[in-house]
Amino acid sequence: MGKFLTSRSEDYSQWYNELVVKAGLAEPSAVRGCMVIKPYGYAIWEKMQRQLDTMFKETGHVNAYFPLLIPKSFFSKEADHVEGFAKECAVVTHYRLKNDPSGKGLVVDPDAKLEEELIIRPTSETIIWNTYRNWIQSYRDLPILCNQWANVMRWEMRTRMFLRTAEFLWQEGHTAHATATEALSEADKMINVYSEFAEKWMSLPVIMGSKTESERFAGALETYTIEALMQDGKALQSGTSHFLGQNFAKAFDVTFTTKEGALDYVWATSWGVSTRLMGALIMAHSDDNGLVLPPKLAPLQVVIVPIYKSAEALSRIAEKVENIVNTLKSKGISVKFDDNDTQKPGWKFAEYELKGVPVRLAIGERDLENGTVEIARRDTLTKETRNIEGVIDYIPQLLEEIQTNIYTKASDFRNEMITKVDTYAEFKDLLETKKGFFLCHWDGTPETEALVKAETKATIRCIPFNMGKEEGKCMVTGKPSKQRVLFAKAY
RNA sequence: CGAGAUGUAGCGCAGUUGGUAGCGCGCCACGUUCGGGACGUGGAGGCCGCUGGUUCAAGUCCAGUCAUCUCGACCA
Repeated sequence: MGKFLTSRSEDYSQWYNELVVKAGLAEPSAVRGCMVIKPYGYAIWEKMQRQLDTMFKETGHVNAYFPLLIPKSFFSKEADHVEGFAKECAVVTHYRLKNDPSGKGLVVDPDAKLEEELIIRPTSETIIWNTYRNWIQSYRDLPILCNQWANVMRWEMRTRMFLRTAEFLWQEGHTAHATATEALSEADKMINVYSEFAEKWMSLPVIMGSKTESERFAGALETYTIEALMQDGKALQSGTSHFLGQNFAKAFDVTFTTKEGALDYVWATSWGVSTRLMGALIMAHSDDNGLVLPPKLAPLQVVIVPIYKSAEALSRIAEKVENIVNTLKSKGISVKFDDNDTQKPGWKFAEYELKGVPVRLAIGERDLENGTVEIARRDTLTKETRNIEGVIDYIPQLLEEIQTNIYTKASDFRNEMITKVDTYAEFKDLLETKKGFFLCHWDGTPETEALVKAETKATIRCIPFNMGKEEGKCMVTGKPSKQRVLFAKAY
């Protein structure tokens, strides 16, 4: 156990990094702060993408694509937005290289300086709103419900694979509406889409809520979030949906004529999830043997490992297995019969566990005689021997059970890690000893929020939607509070 | 940008008071194995981050430099 990985309890960061690399998900790249997403990691991301995309289409959205480079002047138009992103932008200043006059390699050609610098998008609000201006004249042009799948770049000081990289992949939805109510309901709709995706597909329980003013997106009037809990007791913001009001419409002068003939600014939302979800998936479910993938997102759902001594035995096993493989495939389950002769069974068992394959079948000569097969579950690491006849019907049902079980496990852990706390002293203590989420009363001021952050590093993750109202007193100042808010240390 | 640490084989590391470059994993070949990362024997693989200095002699000492990591600051 844990022979090939650092144990989670020893050093969580090291365990995470090793797991990402050894499971073949990603690796650090030559460029500072960037990573290479390897085929296996990308295969998982593709499954996420496909499902999210389906859900976006079902809620009436369409895909489009906007440019990578944004003129610097666009950025300065929305004041909060500038402040939020200016410090982490990569900037294109030149468009040409030339041979170094001294004969050593290439240099930037000083003659090829751009008149206006171009920003590599850290997010696309500005360029999209500059475009929307031309698309919108009348209420008949609304709503616009666009999404784009893209890469963005934020020059972060400190990076971590999948959780915070300089360049990352994501989707960003940008919508324009005639009324505030409609825009708000769009923002609300999309955070619910994310929540459903996290819970049903990633088996990841999340807490939905609003961000406080100081944690809000730069330029938003309201930010909704889904917050998940990782196994080390830290929170991870896993998706956001913003109500942007008329801020961007005003900054980019996007107006429309209403039904009544008046001129008004349009109302906006934006929402996004990124490859950070991969980090969430890894940190929420994995164990010391490696990844644990929910079947719905596993690139490979079932692997069959033959155990044999002779080529003749292998061909008898292959013959027996052929029908199982074909039938499962016809049911839409991804199956691999690993008859690779260069690795031994024990090696394969460990390898597929590391990669998180939900179900493993092992068939040896012993099974051929008995008409059985050994079925191993990744989530529980248990094995059972079953009659081979029933396997085809059993597997789909088992995959569903695993999907649910992974969710239940994560959910039980998460619930256990939510603590209601009423005094600041107890909060500080449990933050160090127990970790996890804390439901506390807060007086609603940014000052108190900042104080807690400075003293404990914990932040208000969200003001939960579904946790009920409850009168109380702020744990720090004792001032009145209408509802408990969710505190945690976060990634 | 502040504080600390580390650069030696593909990866992880050892290398004592300066004296012929080492170990584990991985890789290659052959044999025995194959129901939880097998074992044996043999083999390949090095600009000791880079530059300069001290010395008969530097992976080791000194100076400089570059890079990486950790902790701050930063962070949807």
